[in-house]
Amino acid sequence: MLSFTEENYLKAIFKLSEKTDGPISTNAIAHEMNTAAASVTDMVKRLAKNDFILYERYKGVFLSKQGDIIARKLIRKHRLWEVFLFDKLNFTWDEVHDIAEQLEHIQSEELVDRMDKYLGSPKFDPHGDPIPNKNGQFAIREQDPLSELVLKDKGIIVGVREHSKAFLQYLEQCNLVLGTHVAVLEIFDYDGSIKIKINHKIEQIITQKVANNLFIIKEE
Amino acid sequence: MLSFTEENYLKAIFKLSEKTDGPISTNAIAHEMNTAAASVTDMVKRLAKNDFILYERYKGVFLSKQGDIIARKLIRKHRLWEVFLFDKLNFTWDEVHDIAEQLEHIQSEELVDRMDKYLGSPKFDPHGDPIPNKNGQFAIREQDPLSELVLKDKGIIVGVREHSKAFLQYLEQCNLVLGTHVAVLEIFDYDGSIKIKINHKIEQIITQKVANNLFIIKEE
DNA sequence: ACATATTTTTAGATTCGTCTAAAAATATGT
DNA sequence: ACATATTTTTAGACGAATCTAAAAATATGT
Repeated sequence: MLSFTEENYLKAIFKLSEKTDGPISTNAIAHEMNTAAASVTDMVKRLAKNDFILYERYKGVFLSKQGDIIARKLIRKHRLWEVFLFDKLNFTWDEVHDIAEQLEHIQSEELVDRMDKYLGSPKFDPHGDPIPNKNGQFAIREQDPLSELVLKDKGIIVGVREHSKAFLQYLEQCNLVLGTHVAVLEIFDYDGSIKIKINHKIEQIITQKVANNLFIIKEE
Repeated sequence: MLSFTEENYLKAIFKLSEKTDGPISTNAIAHEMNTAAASVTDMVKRLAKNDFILYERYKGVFLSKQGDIIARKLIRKHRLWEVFLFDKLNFTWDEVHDIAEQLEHIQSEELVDRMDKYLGSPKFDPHGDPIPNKNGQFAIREQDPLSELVLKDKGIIVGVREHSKAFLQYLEQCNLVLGTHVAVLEIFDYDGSIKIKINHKIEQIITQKVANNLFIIKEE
C-alpha cells in the first residue's frame, strides 16, 4: 500500500501532466510539492521501481497506467469530500481544500462509493472542478472564462480557475459564487476590466484577472 | 503536531489505563499495539520527553494531563465518525471500526464540532460506547451485563463489551442489535446459558459468554 | 535468599522521507 | 561552438518508527 507521501507525488504528477505535454521534470514536481529536487529524485526512483511512473534520468517522468488510476482515485476522493464538507457541513469553499487534502488518503473503496451515493453522485465539486467517476473519467461541459464573453453575453458561474483562499474569499464577498447569474454590460478596452450585472441586480466592475479566473456557462 | 503513531500510542495507553490502576507496562502497550517491546521503550521515551506521558524506567507510564486530553479527543473523533458511518452511510457496526481508525487522525477542531452537530450530538456510538463531549467527559448511564439479570428481568440492549467482528456479526444474525428488547425467560444453572425473548417474539438460548458481553438498560 | 523466569532496556540495523552540498548532465546565448 | 547557466543526480547525513538479539533490571518460587 502506498504511503501518504507517495500518493501525494502521484497526484502532483497528475496535476502537472494536465497542464503540460511531455515528461514532467524533477524541478516541476519539487516546486509543486515544496520539497528539494534531490528528494524528488529519490522518490521518483522508488515510484518507478514499483511501476507507478515511467522515469528516465535527466528526462523526467510520466504516470504509468497504474499511477494514473491511483491519481484519479485520489482526486475523486478529494473532490467528493469537498462536496461533503460544503453541502453537508456548510464549510465555505475556501475552507474545504485543506481538510479534503487529509481525507483523500482514507483507504476504503466502499466508503468512497457510499459517499458518492450519499451526496447524490455529484459531477462537480464546490469549485466547479469535475469529479472523476468510478472509472476515473471526468465529466466535460461547455464553459468559458468570463473574460472571453462579449457584450450582452450572460450566463451562470460554474467554476473557478484559481483556487487561492484570497481569490475565493474575494468572490464570496462580491457574491460571485457558483450558481450566480452574470451579464456583461461593458468591456473597458483600457485594461480589460468588465462591468457586469450580478443576479439581475447589482452592477459591478471586475478586473480582467478576476474575469479570466471565472468559468461561465452561457445562457440563451 | 503528533504523528499518527504517537497518537495511537496515547490512545492505547488511555485504553489500558481504563482497565488498570497504576502505571502501564511497556509489555502491555507492546501487546495492545502489536509491536516489539523495544519499539515501545523508544517511543515512550519520546512521548515522555515531550510531556505527553510520565515515564520511569522499568516502572511503566502514565498519561500526563496533556496526553489525556489528546487521547480523549481521539476517542471522541473515532466514535463520532463511527456514528456517521453507521447512521448516514449505513455501514454495519462491525465495519465502522477500521475506517474510523483512519478518520480519527484527521486534524480539524472545526470539523469535529460540525460533525458532532450534524449528527445531533450523539452521546453513544454504534457499539454503545460513550462519546466524550468537547471537554473530554464521558456520559454515564445505568447499565448491566445481560448475564447479571435475574428471571423475568427485561430491558433494552444498549451496548456491547466485546468488539470483535465475529461477535458483532453473530449478534446481527440473531437480531441482538442495539435497541432490541430482551426478557429473561430461564437461566440454566448447568452452564449459565440463558433463554431470552427477543423483541417480544422469538425465544432463543444464548451462552453466558454472549450474555456477559451485552449491556442492558433494565425496564420497569 | 538465591536461582530462575520475566520484563525492560540497550545496541545496532533497516526503511522512509527528507535535507544540503557537490558533481554531472543538459540547455542556452552570443 | 564554447562558456555559462540551469537542471538533475549523487553522496552523505538525519530523524522517525520499526525490528532482532543481547544485556540489565526486576519479580517470583521454593
